Amino acid sequence: MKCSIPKGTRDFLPAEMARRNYIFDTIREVFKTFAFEPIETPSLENLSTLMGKYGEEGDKLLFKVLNSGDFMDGVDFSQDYHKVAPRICERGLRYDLTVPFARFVVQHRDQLTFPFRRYQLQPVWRADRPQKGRYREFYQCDADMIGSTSLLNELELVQMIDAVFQRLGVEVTVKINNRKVLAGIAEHIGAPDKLVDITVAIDKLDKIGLDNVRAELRERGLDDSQIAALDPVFALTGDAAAKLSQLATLFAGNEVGTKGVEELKELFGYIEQVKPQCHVELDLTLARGLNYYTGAIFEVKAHNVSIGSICGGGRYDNLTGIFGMPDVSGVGISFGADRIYDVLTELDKFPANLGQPARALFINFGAESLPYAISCAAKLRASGISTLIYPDNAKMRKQMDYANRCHVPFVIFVGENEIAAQTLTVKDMTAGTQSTLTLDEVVALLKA
RNA sequence: GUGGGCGUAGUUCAGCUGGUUAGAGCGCCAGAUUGUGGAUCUGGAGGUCGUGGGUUCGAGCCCCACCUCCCACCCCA
Repeated sequence: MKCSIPKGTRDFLPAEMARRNYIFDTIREVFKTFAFEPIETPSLENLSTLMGKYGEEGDKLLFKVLNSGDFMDGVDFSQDYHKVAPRICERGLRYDLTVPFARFVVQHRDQLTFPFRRYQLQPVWRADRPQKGRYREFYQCDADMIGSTSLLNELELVQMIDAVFQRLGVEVTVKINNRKVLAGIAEHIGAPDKLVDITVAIDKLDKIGLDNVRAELRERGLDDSQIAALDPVFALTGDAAAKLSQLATLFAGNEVGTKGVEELKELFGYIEQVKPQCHVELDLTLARGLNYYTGAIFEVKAHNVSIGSICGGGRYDNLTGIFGMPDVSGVGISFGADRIYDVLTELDKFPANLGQPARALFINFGAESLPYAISCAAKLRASGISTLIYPDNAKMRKQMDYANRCHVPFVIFVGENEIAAQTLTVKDMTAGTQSTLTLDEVVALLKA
């Protein structure tokens, strides 16, 4: 029989799990340091919760789950599939952690204390075509604060990004923009309804170049004068502060734009004070696809690795409004654990000796010596030392080889001699040295 | 949804313009070596050549379809 797993999904071997947990542990630690609390939500959500939150493209990428039972009962299959789908699929796999979180907040508002900070490390699913750094099932590590509009929250997100990647030893650039500035630009050129088209096109600037962006804008229905009106935006120069003051002038009388510039000024002012180690830059071409962002938006790129963004986020002013709880603003970020894994692999930044299942292996000398080995092993385990007894009375060579291959640092011999003397012979597998000790001495040695 | 590439032993790969019995390294098993490992040597097992059709006297190799994985576009973590 031939077996396999669905496209875009993966099994994780113990060695990979050790490295993955290193990433999760690092992120979790930072989240805890910033006083976030963990929650979990189900893999399945009602499709009505998910649909329409991620834009047209997002709806297409949602995994929909067929109803149980006779899903065909009373459904008119002659209609367009767009109409049929919601009738036969009432549930779907979550696409991200932010929208389910908004649902969670609305549903449990009576049990939460605002401003509420939660973190969540769980898989999400997208029916995307897999390729490098892109999976159909992958883990997001989200931290969100909801119920506060303070830009201090945005600052803390930057600090958390800085802390995580500093601990992981990865150099990154945090790109920051603000949807209000993008809205201001759209308004500035007299095309406020074309905000999405403008952002999508501008987002490609460093990829396809200015001329192609102009062409794309034309395709998306902007006229030449509107496109020309964007020139001052492309012409901005200098550091964040300089660009922002130029923008402020450009946005005179433009309410949204001005608000966006003010927010960015405040945020960059805070960032200047905390002096993060990572690079932080204002990137006016940063758009981010997710529809629900309304304020600050973030994206993190690793240096020297060509993979998409490894972390992203932003502020959403009214995500809970869709679920009947208006005027609650939130802001959060999402670390892409799987891409971070790929980055650490490519940069060779994983610590050595991550996966050591056992600290000690007892060589199996057969039935006569087993009772002594079992009781010694029990005592080591009681002392918190991960211990293994080789299950079969196999050849020494095979048992030693097993220890090597599993990277077990200490091998313990308990045969006739040891039993008679009530001792253990411990071999240090890396140094090749060995000594005969009492149980207490072995515990002390292995705990070191 | 669109375009490109790959698929041969457990694994990494070789396999000539189509030719008779499909190879190698690593791994695995046994032995040299029944209380001391990573080395070496000897022997052995292991293949529906992704699947199905076609061309041919003859297909791992050529043609078609499908599947898989990978890469790129779109979009995104």
